Amino acid sequence: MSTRKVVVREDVARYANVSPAVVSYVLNKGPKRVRPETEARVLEAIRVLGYRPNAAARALKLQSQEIFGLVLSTGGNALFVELANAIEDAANALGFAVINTNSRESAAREREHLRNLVNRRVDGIMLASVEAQPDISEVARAGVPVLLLDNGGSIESVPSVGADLEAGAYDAVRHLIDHGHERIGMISGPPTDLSDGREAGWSRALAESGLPEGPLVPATPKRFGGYKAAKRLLASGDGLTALFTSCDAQGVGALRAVHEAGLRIPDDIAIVSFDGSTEAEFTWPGLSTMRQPVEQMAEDAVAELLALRDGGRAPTHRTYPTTLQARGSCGCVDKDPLS
Amino acid sequence: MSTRKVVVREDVARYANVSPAVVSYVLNKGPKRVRPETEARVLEAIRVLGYRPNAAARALKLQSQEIFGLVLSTGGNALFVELANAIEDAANALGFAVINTNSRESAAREREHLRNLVNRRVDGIMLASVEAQPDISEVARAGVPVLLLDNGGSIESVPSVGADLEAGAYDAVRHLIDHGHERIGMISGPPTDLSDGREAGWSRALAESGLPEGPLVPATPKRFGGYKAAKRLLASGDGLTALFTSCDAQGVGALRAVHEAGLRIPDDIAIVSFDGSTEAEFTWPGLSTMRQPVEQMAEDAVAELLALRDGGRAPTHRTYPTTLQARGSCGCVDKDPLS
DNA sequence: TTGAAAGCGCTAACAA
DNA sequence: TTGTTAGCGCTTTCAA
Repeated sequence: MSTRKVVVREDVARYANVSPAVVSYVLNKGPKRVRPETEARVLEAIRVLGYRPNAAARALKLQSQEIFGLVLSTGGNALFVELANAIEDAANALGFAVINTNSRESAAREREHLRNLVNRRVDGIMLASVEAQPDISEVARAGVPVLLLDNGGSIESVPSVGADLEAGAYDAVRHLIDHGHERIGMISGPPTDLSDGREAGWSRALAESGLPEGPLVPATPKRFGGYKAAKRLLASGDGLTALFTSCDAQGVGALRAVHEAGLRIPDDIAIVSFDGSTEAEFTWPGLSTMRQPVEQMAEDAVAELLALRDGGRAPTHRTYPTTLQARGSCGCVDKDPLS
Repeated sequence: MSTRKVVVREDVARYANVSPAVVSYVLNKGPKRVRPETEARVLEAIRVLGYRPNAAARALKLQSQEIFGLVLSTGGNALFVELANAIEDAANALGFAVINTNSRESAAREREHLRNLVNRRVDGIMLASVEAQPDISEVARAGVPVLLLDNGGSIESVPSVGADLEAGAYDAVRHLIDHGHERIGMISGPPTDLSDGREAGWSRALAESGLPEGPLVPATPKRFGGYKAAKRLLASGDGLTALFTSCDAQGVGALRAVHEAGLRIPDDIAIVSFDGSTEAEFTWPGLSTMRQPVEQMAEDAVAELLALRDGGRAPTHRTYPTTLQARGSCGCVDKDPLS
């Protein structure tokens, strides 16, 4: 039964009594026009025979797989999950598929994935790198467009799409200050991430209000990272009353740590995090967070990659404002989840 | 600069002073042996020229893209995220890439994704369907192997990989009974999911202990679904003291609903859910859950698909036991998160 | 051990 | 409007 021959374009042509070229013209709506009757015959043949054009052949001819590669640094991160979903949708809408890969914090794995995707001649790669200054020279040499995700334009010549980290962090910390907090700690990204604007924003908000810089603890952008960091912060007995975390995953971990310590949120410790993922909506209390416009970022990323592939247009760095999603963890009213 | 010609096999052959065939022999380690000196020359040429074999050409020739397709029904589900990650790893280990797609509860979208993947001639499709009885006739007709994920072998002729839902649910509910609960409600999957063993397991555990069937509320397998369902359950004032939810996402939603109602967990309402995703580890209190062996399932799924493609071996239905991950939400000791 | 060459199935330039 | 055909870059059979 597996010997049943697969239908190819020529079978359709024969059945419809036309040349193979005409089948292509119909399928691709060009580049030549086809008489309506002929087209109908071809379509009928395609239907009857159950013909499906072979994507590999098409890819070989067109030098385009109509596939994007996505390389994410971290597995359990809710924002990345949502970003990945949004990217899939945006790509699918344009007829592109997305190959997902996950580096799980390993630079070696990241390189491996990049190599693989380049070999597959994907039409573009979106990279949320493990490193602050990812080495994409090989990818660039192969002529595959790359776009950096969630990275403040760390490489001039490489386009990027990311939230305005500095401004977002500033707004988050200001909000905590407005709630009356004076001793605000921060759980930041991994130490490699030197250029992270979130630290700068936190720091600026504090300085502007004449407040001392609270303790700063770097951690992996995962629930467990936030959990451990918060535990350490709480144990240090620093008189901390509020915490800003660099992502929702860390925020969730911090929430847990505070609960475990028997402290009340937001009364004893208030928390604001960064990302605006759905996960933050269902914690207890709801996790206040700076929402990144994920869908917009995904759409723009896909469009940018396409533009880069087609015309040699200059790479752009896009920065998106975040908006405060105030919930219970900062001391605002905890509205019910809506989604 | 984008006119720089891409290096193809023939360039390598010319540089190494061999025929293109030899380059292939070296690259594929066969089917012919190559003299070591020649091989060294070829390898050197590949290195110098930065040659990368074109995957599309290879796919066309071999009739294999070395890509699997993954079609997931729901976006925000933590288990699916972990399953997807595990599948990527298992596939990558074999040199395969994975194209991820998400149906977001829509059967139409699911069909669309299946069509696309078939057109791309992927080597196999893993499907967590929106429907209880997915229509995969088209995919089967095209000769693309399919495997059902998280679905109790609903179609005889299609291989599947999934947890033992009935036994898992039974164990979960028994555990609640052992904690002394007598009125145990359930939040189940969507109503389409008639064959779901979790309901049966819940029901059997109750019956065996001579307990009445508590209320049963169907919901989407998402946080919001669990949230709404739990709210309804709580509002019904049914004397409920415990809740079993069909997935962690629902469990997280239920947790939130109970907190909002001002009830204590586990004292007023105890909860056990199903999946064992990392998300359940960081809630407050920790969400007790039946852990599915995701990595094992992923590995087996990939292996099965490969076996199906290569030899015409009979499809197998694999069922995996779940293990209770006891935490605070059921009334057990809430150990600290470890991961 | 190496090489020549026949396709894999498709797109699109060119011819009719 | 339709047909003919030359590749796209690779694998592998068959011949040397």
